[in-house]
Amino acid sequence: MWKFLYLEAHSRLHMTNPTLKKIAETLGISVSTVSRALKKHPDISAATRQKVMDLAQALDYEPNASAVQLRTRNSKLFGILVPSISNYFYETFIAAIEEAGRINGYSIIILQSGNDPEIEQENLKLFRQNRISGLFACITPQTKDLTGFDKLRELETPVIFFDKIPPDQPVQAVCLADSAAGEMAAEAIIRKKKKKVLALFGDRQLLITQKRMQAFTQTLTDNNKTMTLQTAHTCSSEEARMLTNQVLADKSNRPDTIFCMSDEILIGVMKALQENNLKTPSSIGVIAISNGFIPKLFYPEITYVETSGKQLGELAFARMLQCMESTLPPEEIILGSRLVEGGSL
Amino acid sequence: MWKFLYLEAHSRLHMTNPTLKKIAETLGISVSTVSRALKKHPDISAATRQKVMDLAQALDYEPNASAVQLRTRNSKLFGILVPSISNYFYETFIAAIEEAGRINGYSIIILQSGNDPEIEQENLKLFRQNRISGLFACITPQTKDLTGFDKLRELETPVIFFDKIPPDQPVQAVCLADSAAGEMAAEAIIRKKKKKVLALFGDRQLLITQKRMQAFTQTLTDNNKTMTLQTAHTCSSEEARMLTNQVLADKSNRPDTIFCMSDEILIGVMKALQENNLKTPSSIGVIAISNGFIPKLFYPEITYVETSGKQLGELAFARMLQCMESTLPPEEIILGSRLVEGGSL
DNA sequence: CCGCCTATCGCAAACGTTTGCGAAATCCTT
DNA sequence: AAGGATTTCGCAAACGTTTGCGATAGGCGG
Repeated sequence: MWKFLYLEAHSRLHMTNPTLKKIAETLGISVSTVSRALKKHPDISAATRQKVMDLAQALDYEPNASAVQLRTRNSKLFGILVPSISNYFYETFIAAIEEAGRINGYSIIILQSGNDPEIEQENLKLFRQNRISGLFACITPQTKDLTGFDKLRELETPVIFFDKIPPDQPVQAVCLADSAAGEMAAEAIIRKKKKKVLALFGDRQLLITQKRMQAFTQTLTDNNKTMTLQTAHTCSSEEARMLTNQVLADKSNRPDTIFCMSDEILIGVMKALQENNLKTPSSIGVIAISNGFIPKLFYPEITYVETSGKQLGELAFARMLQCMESTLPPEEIILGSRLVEGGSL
Repeated sequence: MWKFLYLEAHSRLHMTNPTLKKIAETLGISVSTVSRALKKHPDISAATRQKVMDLAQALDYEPNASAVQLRTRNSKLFGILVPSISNYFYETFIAAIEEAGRINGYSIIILQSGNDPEIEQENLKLFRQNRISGLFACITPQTKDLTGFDKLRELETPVIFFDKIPPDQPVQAVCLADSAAGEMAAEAIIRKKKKKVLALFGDRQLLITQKRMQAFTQTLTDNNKTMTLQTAHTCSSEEARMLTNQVLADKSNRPDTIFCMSDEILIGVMKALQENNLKTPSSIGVIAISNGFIPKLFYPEITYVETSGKQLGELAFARMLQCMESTLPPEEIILGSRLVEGGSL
């Protein structure tokens, strides 16, 4: 009797959280029938299905994702691993994945490594514990140890690398057409018949820098003999600003064009130009490789070769779906880029 | 005998995914002992604990989050609901939550509404299904129906609103000192003894606009009788740019200062200034309310009243932890702001 | 040697869902 | 009307973990 009372109180207390069992009990049918009714299994008659769905509706029933996940071994969860969320490129990538995911019934868990390989490992652990169905990963430049990713693959979880991909190992990856982008920028400069180019690149350790630089300088020097090219590496906006100022100081020998490999560099360069009261394109030409946000902040807008995080996200998501329905051989898919004329060159 | 063989094969097949049961079987002990050993329960002897932990390590055992969640009713998951991820303010907010969350053992699920109340409802449903432990929410301007949030609260899931908060209802919320920020901007302008101010505000429907505008205009008109103030509303960068251009067209009657309520407006204004070849602060003064990213893109950097997404995120997270350990009465916590001198005023 | 206490461990239920299989009831066929 | 086919549903196991409680063993003092 006491137990009965307790159970009554208990179930009343948790009536806030309806389950299949509660629905089954109040309707006097079995749990399995309720489950089947809710997913329109043909075994269930229209009458009972209606009764079940009505009550479920009234009770605000929501299936417990953990229970479903535990039973079906499908978490309907994607993971995204990035160095940082606060970055216009990653943002747009993430936004694209989130949207495509939601449409396909997936939620996404986002973790940021802060470019720290140790935190990266921690994050991978969390992903494994949550049994994510797939991972989109952008590794840190220092990442050497890929065991964390391998463990995921042992759980048959597809991993798709993007932007920065691990060297010396065949993996599923989507990335930007770095070489083609460098080439396109160089070609645009050639078309404008520029004579004296300052080209600024990022960390020379990164593969992305090497590719863009190689293609850019190659294209420029191949097609034009009379052009002078000066290159430099900077690792931050501030560094790019100072370096540009330094170059501009020699007024008798100023470049007529500046090429910026990334948004970060572009920001520094533009500050330096404003500082020296130089206007584009009349006083000096500017062209960048960018996602498109920063270039549109200036007047005239900066001409840039587009590297779209949104498109890359869409591509990655499509690839993920493919990988989930059949195991594909490692492949590196490259997203093409295009020139967006802004008026600064 | 057949069953025995089948079980053998079966367990070998899934050896990739170690569980408590597998560890228990190979060690010849019970599941509960393994479970307790792994969490250093005092009931378990040091010897067995060591054996268990060694094997778990060797097998790369990772507890199944769904199972834990199902049993403990604690998902260790936070939800974040924002209109869009691609926004410098939300980004920094999210980044702060993610970091604090990771440190405290929480993962975060991010969903974006795209300012669509319908998608917002969908997202809330996903959050409920995943039984998140808490939600950080920034509602859409059109959100009238709060039942989705109420359902969460019925599940005893704390909801903390930020930035945009639902009107006419007491809720847990953290938000920026909108009035104070407007006031500070006005005071800065007064100190500089400006005479003719153009003030641009956003969508007048939004509470945030009303508060900032009220405080700004109030402060300005109260403290200075000789000043002329012109206000306008714009809903996009492009609109702000065109409007500024329009005002600047009358060269004989140009304002000496422009106040921008948001980053979006600031972007448009700065483009217009560049278009008209006006420099700050010599030709015209500019001051904004901003998160700090955009103002630092220009030279000289724009003077702004800071509204830090990072700090707001940290505040929200702290509040969340409080709400989880004891139910607190609805309260709206306000984060102070400060003036960052850039040199544009 | 007996009883009690402590250290160490196992049993079993529970969390909420899915699903193969069998059972009952109803239907149709000849 | 008898038999089989079909419709409609319930039983029970399973997913992997946590935890209250009981069980066993050895320890101790008396």
